[in-house]
Amino acid sequence: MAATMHDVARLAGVSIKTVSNVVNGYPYIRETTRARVLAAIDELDYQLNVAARNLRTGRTGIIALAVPELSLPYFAELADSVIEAADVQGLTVLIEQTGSRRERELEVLSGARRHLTDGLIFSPLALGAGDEDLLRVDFPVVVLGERMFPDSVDHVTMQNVEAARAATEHLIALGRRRIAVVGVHPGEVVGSAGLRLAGYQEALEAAGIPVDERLLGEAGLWHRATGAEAMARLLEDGAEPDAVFALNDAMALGALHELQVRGLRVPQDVAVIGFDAIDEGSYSNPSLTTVDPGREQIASTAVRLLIEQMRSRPAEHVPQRVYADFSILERGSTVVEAPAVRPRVHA
Amino acid sequence: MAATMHDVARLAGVSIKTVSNVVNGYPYIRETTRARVLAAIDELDYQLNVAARNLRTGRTGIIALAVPELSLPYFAELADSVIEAADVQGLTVLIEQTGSRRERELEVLSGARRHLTDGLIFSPLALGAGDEDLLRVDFPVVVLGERMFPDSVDHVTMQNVEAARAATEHLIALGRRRIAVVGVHPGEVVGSAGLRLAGYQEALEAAGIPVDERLLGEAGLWHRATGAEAMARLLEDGAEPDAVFALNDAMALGALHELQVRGLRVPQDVAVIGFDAIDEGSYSNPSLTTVDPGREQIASTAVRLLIEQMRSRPAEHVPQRVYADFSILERGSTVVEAPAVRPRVHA
DNA sequence: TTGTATGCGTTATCAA
DNA sequence: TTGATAACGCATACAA
Repeated sequence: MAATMHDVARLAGVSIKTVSNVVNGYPYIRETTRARVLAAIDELDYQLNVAARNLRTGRTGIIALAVPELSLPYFAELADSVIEAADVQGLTVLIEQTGSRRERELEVLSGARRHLTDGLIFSPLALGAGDEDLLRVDFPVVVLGERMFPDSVDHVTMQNVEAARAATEHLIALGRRRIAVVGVHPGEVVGSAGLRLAGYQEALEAAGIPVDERLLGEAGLWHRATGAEAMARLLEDGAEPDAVFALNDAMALGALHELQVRGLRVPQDVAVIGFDAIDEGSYSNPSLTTVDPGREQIASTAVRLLIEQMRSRPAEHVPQRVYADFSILERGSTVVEAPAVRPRVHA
Repeated sequence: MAATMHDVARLAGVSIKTVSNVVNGYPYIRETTRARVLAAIDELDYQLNVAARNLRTGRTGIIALAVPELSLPYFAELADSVIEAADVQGLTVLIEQTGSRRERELEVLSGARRHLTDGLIFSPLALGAGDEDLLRVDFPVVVLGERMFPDSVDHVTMQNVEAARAATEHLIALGRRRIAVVGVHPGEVVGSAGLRLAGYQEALEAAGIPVDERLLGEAGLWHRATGAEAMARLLEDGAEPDAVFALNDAMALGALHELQVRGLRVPQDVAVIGFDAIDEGSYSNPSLTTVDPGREQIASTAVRLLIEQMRSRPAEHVPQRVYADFSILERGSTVVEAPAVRPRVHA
């Protein structure tokens, strides 16, 4: 049987309260007492029962992170960053996969695990405009992304419009004029797809290039497969793009694959830029030019804001909105890389 | 304030025990009673306090999954599969990233979160031969992989030797003779690196090809970057490989990248095969031939074994060892793909 | 500086 | 089929 505080107290010849004080780092304890308690803890191999503490304090030391799926590299890398940032603060992360399904996103918010976690970092996809009220929950929440009502809750978000504009401008500066977009969600305004498309349109407009509807490739889910499919459709419909702005890297890599399977050269025939800066893009062939949206900054900021909420009383919490810095990483899918360093090893 | 069972009981005019019975699906309840309780639960928006249940039952409904890092796509996809498999069983997954650090792997086993989780699915990297005793813990554990002492604990593992042998044989069947390995851990016997290398050696031996030490490329961590580096070293040291067996896909993709940067054609000059069947390999250029080690099967089996342990008394539990099925996925990095389906869109 | 006593919300025992 | 009541292990108000 696992030892309890009582056992430790008995062995150390003190009260349970003293053991509790030692365990929780209460400062006013005589050194000799503390030493005796610590010795007893060691002797009994005592471990605090977290469940009991939770029941008593209402805190668990666990925060939830809700993402669409870990199979999407961006979210896997985001989860990695959040776990590390939380670990620094002594928090553990419970990951909820919503599969982008509205029903599961609602479940996360309804707080089925409310008693299990102290707060939630939420990256919604299915919820959107019109769902603002759902976010008025009575536990700490930080939203990643821009879909939700601005004033009621903390947001940490990318500079979607500005970054997308910069990405498009990068392509324009290379002389491209028929720039396709992969991953469009028709009619969407407030989500990542809508905002990034807006940035694209801004850039074209500023350059005096008309928007050609045929260059807008839809893709609901942002996977490699859907990127490849959208690219295939664009090519088969005769859109004749000389560049592609994929709204995330996974789709960009799918598009890159599709282009090359069809014998098109990247970047000579078609330049490709993505969005997210996942590690995978550094090693594709050619490597992928992309927007680095500041993932680590987003993760650490989200954890920080969540902790602030957890510590303050709900009434006195002022919702914040933080934008992460972004940058363009120029790589081989838009700029021709230097030729091979040395001749081929084989004849 | 959140409602408790007491509140529900009072509103429904029953005892708290009856509410508990309803919540837990106890069958012998009069229908009218059950209906009244359910109505009260609905009315009060009651949600079970998991912490209290945990304290009472000692169960949390959470299982831990310890992996090196989610940034490695194989582990991200594995985590995805485990979460889904656990969800089906009503379990939630807490992910621990060990970063392949021995110290953190020990922490996981020492059970700092023992009271928080009902069991552990553990994918060790740093621990290995000689650490068998560490696994004799008093909570349910399922180990993924082969590093540990066979008899004491449940294992779910890939057929590392056989699959690696099949991968190598695939290359040999293509007429390759100078087959490099990327990701070797010198001296290791019992881990994935050692076993897969053994499979490689078996295949060479069976084909009468001598093992050339210069073709064995070391890489401690199995990342894209280390794969690229190992590949670069092999090429620069004049090993002159005509094929590469990377011990996982991430390294294979790094190697693929490195080869192409250096102007080598894949598969014509050098064929490449990986191990893991991560989604990324379907979309690389060329797409990656790889070993599919049965990830989903591994995940669901691990969850099943863990649940069996959780339900049985430790004494009566017979440790099992399950091998997942594997298969070779032939793709463009070893077999020349069909030429472009249609001519280039651009002149 | 340390001890005593109480209750967090649930489940389990036993009786009715 | 249902109810009363005692734990589960800890933190904390209050006392000493």
